[in-house]
Amino acid sequence: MNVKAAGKYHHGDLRSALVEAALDAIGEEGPQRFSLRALAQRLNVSHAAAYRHFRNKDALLQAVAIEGLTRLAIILQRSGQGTESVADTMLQSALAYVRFGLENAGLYQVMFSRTTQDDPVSRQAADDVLAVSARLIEQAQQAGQVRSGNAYEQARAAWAMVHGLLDLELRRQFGERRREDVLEQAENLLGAFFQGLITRG
Amino acid sequence: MNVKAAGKYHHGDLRSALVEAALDAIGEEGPQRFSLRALAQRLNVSHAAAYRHFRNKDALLQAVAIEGLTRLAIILQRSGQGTESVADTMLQSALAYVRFGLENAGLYQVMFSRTTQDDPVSRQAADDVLAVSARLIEQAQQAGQVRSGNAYEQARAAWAMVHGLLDLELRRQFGERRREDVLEQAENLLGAFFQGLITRG
DNA sequence: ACTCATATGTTGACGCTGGTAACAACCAGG
DNA sequence: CCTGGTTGTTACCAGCGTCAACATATGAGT
Repeated sequence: MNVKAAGKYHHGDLRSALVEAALDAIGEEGPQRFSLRALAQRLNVSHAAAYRHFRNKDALLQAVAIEGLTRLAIILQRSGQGTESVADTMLQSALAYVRFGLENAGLYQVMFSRTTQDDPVSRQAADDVLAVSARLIEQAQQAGQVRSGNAYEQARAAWAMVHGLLDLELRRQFGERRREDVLEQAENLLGAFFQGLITRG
Repeated sequence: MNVKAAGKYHHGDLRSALVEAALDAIGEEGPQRFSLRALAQRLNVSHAAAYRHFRNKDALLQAVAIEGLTRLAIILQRSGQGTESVADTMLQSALAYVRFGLENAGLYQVMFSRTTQDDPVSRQAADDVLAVSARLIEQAQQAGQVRSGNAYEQARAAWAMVHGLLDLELRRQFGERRREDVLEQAENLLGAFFQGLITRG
């Protein structure tokens, strides 16, 4: 909305409008069908206008990915509030992660596509995911709730578990399933998984 | 090799030559840059020739995916031979899976891309992965080496773990790492993971 | 207020892509 | 030998990402 008077030569803030519209387009059509020209049409702007703000298509997608990563970061942070134990925090964060991926399938794929990855900013964001997870696990270790070991390795394992579940689900490798069933099973699986991290004696 | 006399109008077996060349091309350039026209050039054939054997590009990629899936199935079957325990079988299979993915990064992505997945044949292949894993886990359960529970759920978890590790690694989300280091760490992680499946009391 | 460099948007082109239709060569069976 | 179907070719289309040349708006300095 708020397109301002039609016919305006200058858009005002085309850069962020492009990113926002790209988020919509990717959500609707998926990342494969996403095209710069269709995006331009969506904003009533010429097909080359985006090149004043992004070097090429990949650069735009990187901006989209970064936007997605920061949104995910916020969600994860919120998911950790009001939890009872560190184990509960881990489970709730993991579930929030899965939920985000399910609700933003196209965006999630863009966030972790290879083209995106060699941008330093989104690279940093990915590293942060690991760092936060590792810190959480260290806390749990110090509280004696998780068995000792390289926290980064354990964080990698946890991330792989969550990402794998999500990715296979998004690619329908588990068959067609309702979102509620997916989340319920994810809760079981992840609960059991984090149980496996917990010391037994 | 064996191009037969150049200038021949009919190729002989263009269909399988296309799949084979596509495997090469995807291995060299990745699935993103893979194009039908470049593939045709590779075989000294016109750019429309492929359409006598495949409805469209996706159909070709499905054939490639099926080829990849059968190759993976064979490797997994072999990896289970000569193992000592069921737990060892699971670990060796998982490692063979990761190794295959690392050595055939492009192919692996094609195998589990969304476009591929709605073909009944490759869908069946994906189901088989789960079924074989679940059967293995049932065996282990009966031998008392894995705690009881829905074997299919546990198989899903195991697959998600392996796929997640591989996918994040292929997308360089763990940073640039040498193949040996990746495999060594995968062995640690997967070992610990399968340990978590094992009964404790 | 006028000027002018700069930022931003447009137009038109290029080469590449996947896909289709019309035509040509080859192969088989009568 | 011819005739019909299969396989490959040629020519074309629309869409894509990208670039260069051009047009317009903005804002800073006078």
